[in-house]
Amino acid sequence: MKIPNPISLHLLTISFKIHKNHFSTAAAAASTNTNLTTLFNKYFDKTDVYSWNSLIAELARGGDSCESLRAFSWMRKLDIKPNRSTFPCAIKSCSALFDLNSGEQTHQQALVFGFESDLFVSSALIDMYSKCGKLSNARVLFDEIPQRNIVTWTSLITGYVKNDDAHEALMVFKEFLFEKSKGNGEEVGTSVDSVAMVSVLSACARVSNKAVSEGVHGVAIKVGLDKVMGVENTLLDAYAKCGEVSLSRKVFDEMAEKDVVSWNSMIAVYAQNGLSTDAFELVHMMGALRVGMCLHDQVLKMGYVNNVIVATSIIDMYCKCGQAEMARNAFDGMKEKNVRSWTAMIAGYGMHGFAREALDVFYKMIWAGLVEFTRMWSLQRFLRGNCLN
DNA sequence: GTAGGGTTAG
Repeated sequence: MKIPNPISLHLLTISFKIHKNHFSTAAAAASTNTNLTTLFNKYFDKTDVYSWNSLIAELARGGDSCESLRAFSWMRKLDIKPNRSTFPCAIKSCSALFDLNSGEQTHQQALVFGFESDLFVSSALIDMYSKCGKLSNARVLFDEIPQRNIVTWTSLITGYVKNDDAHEALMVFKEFLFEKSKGNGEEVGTSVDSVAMVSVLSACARVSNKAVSEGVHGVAIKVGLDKVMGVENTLLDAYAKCGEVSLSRKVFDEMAEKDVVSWNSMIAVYAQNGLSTDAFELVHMMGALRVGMCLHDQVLKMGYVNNVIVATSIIDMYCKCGQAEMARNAFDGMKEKNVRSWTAMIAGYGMHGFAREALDVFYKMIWAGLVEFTRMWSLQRFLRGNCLN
């Protein structure tokens, strides 16, 4: 029996992923993909291009680029005609392997089947050539595209950064902004997005010029991407590479959410600038957060989360560990709040420069009729002193 | 139906 596609293949891969979680060794992971291919053989219609696309894509996503390319050539041997969705994944596997030979061959095939002008295909090709060190080929392809989108621009910008020419990367971004300002109205797919922003900021980090970094930061604010975690992480690094450690810390403190990249970056900034005390302080805070999260977990399991005092302590803990977002989630989840809970949340926001959010909670607190006048005035003073200047 | 680009440290 052959399973219809592609939902079943997705179900199959999901079950593999669950299965895969039971193993931790590389060998087990490798055999999982081999099984994927084996089961594909057994259950899927090998005359159907969609089956092949799904297989090639799943293998590429799972990081098995070699298998993905083997699937592509196997498909070609069976004389299955590829479509526009076949190429991006196959090309992506070539760039992941830095395999210029296969990349050129796949490019050739894309030309034969007339998909070279497809934006998905050309983005993947630009990326492949620049990852294989053939930036001039990437540039030629880019210049030939009549209507570019943000992904093609980003592919080229990243290409220059990866080939140690951050200046040219910034020039391309400037060109992008210029092209964008020329066009009347919004073209589809040409707005700068967070991936583009990250790429450009990584170029800023390399040229290490404060004014340039601030300029790009300004663009991020203008388009409303400055509060995206990935953007903040890269911005933090860019300021650090300009020697602006305190600006890095400001970005770090004002992050509502921090991931392992944020923590590692900030600690590394301190370490590399000889500020070991600050570095240790952050390591300590990171450890405290870890313990705090474990305790939060226990509190949830034991059902103590509905206790106002416990829940308020959790909010306070998250705020002091720089996790405003987690604090807010805990705060919003509280069944009942007392003045102390509100105060903890407001103070937490105030501490990290979230003036707007702090005031918002403050007004809601007044609205809820929970405020005592003595606290109200002290809070106002607190807010003025901490974040309204 | 399936598809493309990104960040830290070592």
